[in-house]
Amino acid sequence: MTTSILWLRRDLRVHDHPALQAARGAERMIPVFCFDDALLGGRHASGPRTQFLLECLAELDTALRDRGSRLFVRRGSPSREIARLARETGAEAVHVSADVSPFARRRDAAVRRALREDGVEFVSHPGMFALDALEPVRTGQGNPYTVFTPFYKSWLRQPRRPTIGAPRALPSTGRNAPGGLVPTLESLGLQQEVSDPAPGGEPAARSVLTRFLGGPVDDYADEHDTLTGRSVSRLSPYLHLGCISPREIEERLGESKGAEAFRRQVCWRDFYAHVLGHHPQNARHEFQERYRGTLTWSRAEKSFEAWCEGRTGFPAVDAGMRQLRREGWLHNRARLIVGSFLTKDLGIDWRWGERYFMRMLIDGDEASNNGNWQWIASVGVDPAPAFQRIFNPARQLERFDPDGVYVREYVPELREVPDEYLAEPWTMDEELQSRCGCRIGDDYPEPIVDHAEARRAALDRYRI
DNA sequence: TTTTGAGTTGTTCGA
DNA sequence: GTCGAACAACTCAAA
Repeated sequence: MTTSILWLRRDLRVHDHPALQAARGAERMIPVFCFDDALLGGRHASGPRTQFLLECLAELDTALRDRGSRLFVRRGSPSREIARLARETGAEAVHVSADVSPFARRRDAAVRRALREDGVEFVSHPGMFALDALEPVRTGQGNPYTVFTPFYKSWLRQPRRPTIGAPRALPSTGRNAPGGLVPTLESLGLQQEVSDPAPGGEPAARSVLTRFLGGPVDDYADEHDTLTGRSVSRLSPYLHLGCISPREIEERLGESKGAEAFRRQVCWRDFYAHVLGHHPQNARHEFQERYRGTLTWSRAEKSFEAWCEGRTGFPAVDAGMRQLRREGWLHNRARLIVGSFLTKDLGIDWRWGERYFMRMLIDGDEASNNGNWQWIASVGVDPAPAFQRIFNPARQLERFDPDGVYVREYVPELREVPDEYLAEPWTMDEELQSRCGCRIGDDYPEPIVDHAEARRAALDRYRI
């Protein structure tokens, strides 16, 4: 009797799953998810994301039961729990989808060591990325990439593994195999902090993809920056936990103009995983050496709170931050607007924003989040002068929410404000403010900074 | 993947 | 009908 363990982490699906495909070659297979205390209580702990995870696990359990298996749940340190499960079940091998983040690699190295002592094999498989390629993608000089466009060109040319369908049946888990139930959020000591999150799970992921491919993708090339998000995919939370395989997305995308533009965004996810995988110190430090310890960051707690709570007085920023608190998700363009505002207008450390995003975002991914924050703070890879990444919040709204639909959705105080004042409501005269029920400083905050002044100050800070 | 300011040209409107 | 101020629309270079 052969027994395998399928240790699931961020690959919570049954379609296109190379590790599952390998593990199901055994006569018995134990699919297990381990709640890692280091993740539940660490600096990246998140109620919204964990709630989403619990839904994904429940859906995965259903999919496994439909195929004659079930999900096992453990809690504790993986190097102890996975090794213990291997002993309890007499497994010869543990199969995983390889992750490249610094945390994941440390964790997996520890588990591999613990298993080796018991003679259990630890087998890594692709599946997390469109191109699972920490090593194969290299510049002509043999170095990892630090600029997106050449990475993208090389990435497009690399061969891809074929996708795998969902198995119809899975090996039994054995009669007496041990394992707990999916816990509740409360029992994990966390709280759901967003009111209107996307539903978790592989079936939801597949229907979100189908909806996107059935229409929005056609406008993606021209419309993906529109803040209302009509033509974006909203797949990021599902990609983060692997409810859908990036390879399958790629394959189903096809070749249209919208598909090309979207494929480019899928590549950003691989790119930032590549970057963090090769530069684990980016998790805490600026990639650009000249900005390491040389930029003086503001520690204005009050301003930071105003930013978190969406009361900066800038509608573009406040709409974004309120969407984040409502949905645990934010349009990419909005992430850039609020990120530029925090780091450039308020001069607050990008790490504060990074941490807050990781707490609130359902799709919070260490590599992508870190990469994007370093990008907007002008301290990361893919460099561009700082002045190219200072966004004017009013100008951004005029371009990407011209009819004010986005702002009015998330900042109801501004609903009656006429379009032409929506980006800068403080320019309304007193009479107009009263007439549209939005007195500045009373119904809606005064702007907490002067953008033109803040911009000049930011340019000075970066001139080193 | 941006913003701002200067310079130019064109339009409107009242004297 | 003419003139000039004021302003809008646009291009371009620099940060």
